Amino acid sequence: MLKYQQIALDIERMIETEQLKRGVKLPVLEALMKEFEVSKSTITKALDLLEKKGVIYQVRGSGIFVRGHKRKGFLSLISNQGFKDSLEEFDITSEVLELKIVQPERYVRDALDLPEGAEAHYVKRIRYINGKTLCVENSYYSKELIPYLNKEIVTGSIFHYITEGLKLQIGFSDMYLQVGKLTEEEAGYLQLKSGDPKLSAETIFHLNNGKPFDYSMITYNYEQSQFYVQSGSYLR
Amino acid sequence: MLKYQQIALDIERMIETEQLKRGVKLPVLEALMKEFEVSKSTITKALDLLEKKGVIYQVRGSGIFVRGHKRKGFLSLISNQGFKDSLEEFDITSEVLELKIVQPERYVRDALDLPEGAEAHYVKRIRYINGKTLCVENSYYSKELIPYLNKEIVTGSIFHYITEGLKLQIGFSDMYLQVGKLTEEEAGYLQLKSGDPKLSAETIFHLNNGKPFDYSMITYNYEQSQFYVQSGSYLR
DNA sequence: CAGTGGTCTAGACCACGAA
DNA sequence: TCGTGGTCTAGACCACTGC
Repeated sequence: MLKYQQIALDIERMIETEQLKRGVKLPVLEALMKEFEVSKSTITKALDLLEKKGVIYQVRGSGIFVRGHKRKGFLSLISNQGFKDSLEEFDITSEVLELKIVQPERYVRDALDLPEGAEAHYVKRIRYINGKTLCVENSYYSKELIPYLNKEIVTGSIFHYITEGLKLQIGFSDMYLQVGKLTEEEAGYLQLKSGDPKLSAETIFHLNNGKPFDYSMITYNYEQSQFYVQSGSYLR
Repeated sequence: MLKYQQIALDIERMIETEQLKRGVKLPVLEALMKEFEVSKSTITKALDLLEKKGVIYQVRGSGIFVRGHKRKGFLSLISNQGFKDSLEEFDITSEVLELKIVQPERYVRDALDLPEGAEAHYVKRIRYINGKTLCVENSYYSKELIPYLNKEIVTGSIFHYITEGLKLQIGFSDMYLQVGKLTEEEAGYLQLKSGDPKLSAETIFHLNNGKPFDYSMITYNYEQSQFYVQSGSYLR
């Protein structure tokens, strides 16, 4: 693990274990440099990482402060593939409805950069949060990048398998959100009524090297859909 | 303007004017260093900024590539207070329903870090996108940080006034999303039916120095609610 | 004006990808 | 193996905050 990542982790853990509240000032750069025995830029890089993650904010001429402050019961919309997942706060399980290899249609191939006739794993799952239906998920995984999937893997966390089992690193994602009314079929899966509100999320996940490996369409149960999104300035 | 910001801008403009598509490789670091006559870290910083913004992605040992690729017609959920606003793609106008100074309730004071009895501007607006109702917005602006607002300012872009008029810099925001059913009142404003789907967003905006200045509750018209969210890995 | 964070540099060395 | 991006350092200097 790189120095700046380790330092970021250490500082984050410190904030957590010491229960530091929003607005609490952290030690000054000089002190952190000495404590971790690294140069200024390394500390800065660690702090930038934490700022990007929404853990702290830095104010020039003043100090480094804890941002913290996520409301309980809200899921991070941006799957926090960071250090410890905030999903640990919840009990999430999956029921696999379908798992097969298909030759996906045009719009899926476009998303995954696949040629005509290429194969992909198709996965249909219902996901539960604390025992309640959270969403129905239709996913396609590029067979070229993810050669093998079975029911066991798919029942658990597919992303965990990809990062830990296959040692692939997830890079970035594009997500498209829409609100609408549930169809008869969706309502059935989610134990709601046809015409009830829904949140639809279409997401394309890419590996570290920019290759798209997963195209997912998720329909969320509106009763369980509470999300938060933290964002920072794009000026720095 | 700082060197790395200027370079980031230049590169972004280059990608745009040359219509570079997703996956196109940019010149290597060495070349960029020479072109802009700066050190490696400055180029790196500029590229990190663009990566964070979702414009490019970098692959170690391979190169720097254009990410681009936002679907048309989708609004950025994360108000892109970056360079040119993607809202320019749309025609957004506002109708002010109410503008007054109030002593906000507990939950608003908590969000804005205000003591009991402190004052805030209360603004209620309907916002239109390309002539259609986009959302109803209920906002509170801390009077301490934003001393003055009038109908003209509020009819236009309040954030533009804050950054350009008051020369304040916006730092970060926390947003909480929920899907639900429209109340009678909301449906009236949005020209929809009571019970129709809605997306509710509660957002707290902070200045550069960490002080919260705006608490907004927005109810979106589900027919116009198409959003995208780009995200990157929190590992670096 | 002292304290604190931010920018920028030059250069050494490391890690990953593709051929 | 070589090209390419990433990390890390030491240090000079800059810019903002708050007393």
